[in-house]
Amino acid sequence: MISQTAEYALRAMVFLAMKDGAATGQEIAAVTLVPGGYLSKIMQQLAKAKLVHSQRGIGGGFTLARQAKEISILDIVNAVDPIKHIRSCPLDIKSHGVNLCPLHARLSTASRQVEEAFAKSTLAELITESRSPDCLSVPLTPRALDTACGDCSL
Amino acid sequence: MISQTAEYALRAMVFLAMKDGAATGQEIAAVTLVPGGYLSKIMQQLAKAKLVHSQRGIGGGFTLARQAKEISILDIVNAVDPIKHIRSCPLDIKSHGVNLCPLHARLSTASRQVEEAFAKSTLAELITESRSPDCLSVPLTPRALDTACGDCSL
DNA sequence: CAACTTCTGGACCTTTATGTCCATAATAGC
DNA sequence: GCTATTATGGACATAAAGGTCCAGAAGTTG
Repeated sequence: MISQTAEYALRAMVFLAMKDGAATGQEIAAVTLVPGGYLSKIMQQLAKAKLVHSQRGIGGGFTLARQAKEISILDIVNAVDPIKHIRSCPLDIKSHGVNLCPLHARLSTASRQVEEAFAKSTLAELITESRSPDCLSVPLTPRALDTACGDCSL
Repeated sequence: MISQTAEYALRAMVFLAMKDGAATGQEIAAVTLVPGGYLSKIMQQLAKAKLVHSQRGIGGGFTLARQAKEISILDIVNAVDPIKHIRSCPLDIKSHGVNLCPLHARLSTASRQVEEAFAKSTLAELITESRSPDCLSVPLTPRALDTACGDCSL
């Protein structure tokens, strides 16, 4: 559905949205269970896409560059793993495989629906809409690993 | 959206659905512009999934194992590149990252929508529903590469 | 300035997806 | 049985995604 990289980016952004102030790469990696070295690459991409602001030195780290309600899932996914659209039949120039058009029309429709759904969800919604109150009250630290959440079954 | 492999499998199946009798691997590869050697692997997967029947020797090749109206896009995609569902928060056992649940709920919803759309489209629909009559009348041979189809813009 | 923290960016490695090649097995026609 | 045809399956090659590591730049504190 989405790449591992996009999944990681989303986790990091959700975490940032829930956190007051800056979070260091190490902190984000620990909480979101993303490999630290790899996360740093992803954060760089998010910074280049102007979704987060980065600050070096003590007290530094990453913060959202905009309000959580102004950042959609689609923004995040596109920053690290751009959704590519089918613009013409992939069967070479003269489209001999023109007979495949109805097929690609379906695929295109499906991907546009996903895109639309992603565009409609903001970070703000994701952190507000907790279906299981216990879940959100879990402290945002690696230690919380010990805390079970029976409702987390999606 | 879907893997290259799934794209290739769909092209091959659409071609088979349009063709009377068996088509050899070479023929399918030429028309669908899929690398021959790679296509043979994919056809093997489709055969194992009982979506096509294979026959060796002269006059042999591949044929649909069921009627075109009984084969959905989802059947084909699942045969070569199974859609994996999110069943629980991917943040390890005790779901410390429980705060990500709303996120994964969205992702899960999106993938289920795609799955549903794919399940509803059959091969029969794909080959009937030609929005551009000219397209479907194009001969199903590599030579047709020379035939342009202006309506093929998806 | 010195020491410490944190991001940056490049080199490199591993795994997975994609793609190639060929010997072999099954089938049909003669 | 012989030959031509066609799928099968394994070995191998290449490309892309995912992941690791570390030197160095930029920032903070004292």
